[in-house]
Amino acid sequence: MATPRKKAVQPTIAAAKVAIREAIRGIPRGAIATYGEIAARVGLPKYARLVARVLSQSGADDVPWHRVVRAGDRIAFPRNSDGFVRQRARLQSEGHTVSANGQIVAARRASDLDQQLWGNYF
DNA sequence: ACGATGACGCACA
DNA sequence: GTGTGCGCCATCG
Repeated sequence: MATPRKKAVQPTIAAAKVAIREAIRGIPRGAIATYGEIAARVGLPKYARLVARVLSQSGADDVPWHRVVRAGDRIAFPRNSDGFVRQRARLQSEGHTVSANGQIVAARRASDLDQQLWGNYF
């Protein structure tokens, strides 16, 4: 064969990053998703940290980063950080109720919305 | 190669 | 509810 030497499984992680970005981009306005949910969504349940890394690497307007929160529907940033304030403001502008500590009240999660759409819910 | 780090998650005290 | 420990994975010094 022309290429007896195979390349390593490098595309795996690269493809995962793309899939993660697409998943985040798929979060509708007014809804949120956790890091773990996004990871599970792309078939990598244990890659929550990779989701965080992708976000930090992606451009600000590349993906709706503010719709990605930590497990328990709370903002991942420290309270006094600039990111915290900005994310809280954006979430509130999208109709969410965010406590001062970053806890999102009665969050409309993308996963729930998805389940609600696909499941017969009349 | 190795230890430290990070926009994480979960169990437990 | 808070603090600590461990697992998990890619990246960095």
